[in-house]
Amino acid sequence: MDYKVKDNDIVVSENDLDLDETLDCGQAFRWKKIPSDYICTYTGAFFNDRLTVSQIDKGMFIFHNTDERFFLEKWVSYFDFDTDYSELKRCFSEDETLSKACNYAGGIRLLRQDSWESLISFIISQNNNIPRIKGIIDRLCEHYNGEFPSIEMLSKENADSLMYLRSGFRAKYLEDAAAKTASKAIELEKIAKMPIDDARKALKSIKGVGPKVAECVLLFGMYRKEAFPIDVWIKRVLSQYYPNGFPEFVKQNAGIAQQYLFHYIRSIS
DNA sequence: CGCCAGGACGCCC
DNA sequence: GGGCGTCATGGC
Repeated sequence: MDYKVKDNDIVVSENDLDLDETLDCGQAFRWKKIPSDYICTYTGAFFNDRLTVSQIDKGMFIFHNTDERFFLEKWVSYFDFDTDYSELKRCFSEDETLSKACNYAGGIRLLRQDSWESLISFIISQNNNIPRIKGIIDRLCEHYNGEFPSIEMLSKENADSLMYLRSGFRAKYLEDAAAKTASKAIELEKIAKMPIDDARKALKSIKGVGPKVAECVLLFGMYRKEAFPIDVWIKRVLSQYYPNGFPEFVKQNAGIAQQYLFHYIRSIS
């Protein structure tokens, strides 16, 4: 990644970024595409710092609501620009299926998101579809003047007062997640640094957090690249292409490989 | 109308 | 410890 600053706009040069693939692939739910026939533009937020970005070749243009310091401190990390995805894809491509998946959607990057927002978002995601997940999170943020609620704010609510979300049976899970986090029964910053099996166990002590949601929180909210969320699509990949197990040389980056595979298997099904 | 959606829980054996 | 019905809501 390289970048240059012009006025307060920032132009990012990259070889491995596709905004559609990255911002609309089911890893983050608050990015909105701005309709346009000639340029791909999204508005969104990392926690509550807002940003507007456009696709420029395989890099992007960041509009003037940021500055260089913010970019370096926050957005480089969020878009994982310190990781060389070309190198990762070269490594993955030793495997035939992964090679196809990387070719199909090579512009996916892992977004390094906030752990609290990831926890709440992926509790909402269970047995749900992406448009409706986005709708529920929209209503949640709308309730707090367009910002994602803090732990303390959400912990003042309960399943009944969350009815406006229309999140169904998940409301009681949100209540438990907020209560446990606010009371420090769950400490996300500590969990993020635990050995991964301990972290899994701690996350699953929250009601509504099972293996899949815990893995998503670890991967997207705690940047544990070895985390490997297994949903119905990835189950299909594993049984169809990896009956003898997932390749060992991928395992420390299994979560990123999973992103490519998820997109790929859906495209050919 | 039934089926499905980036699952988890409670209960059963 | 695996199998199965159930859980809200909305789009198709």
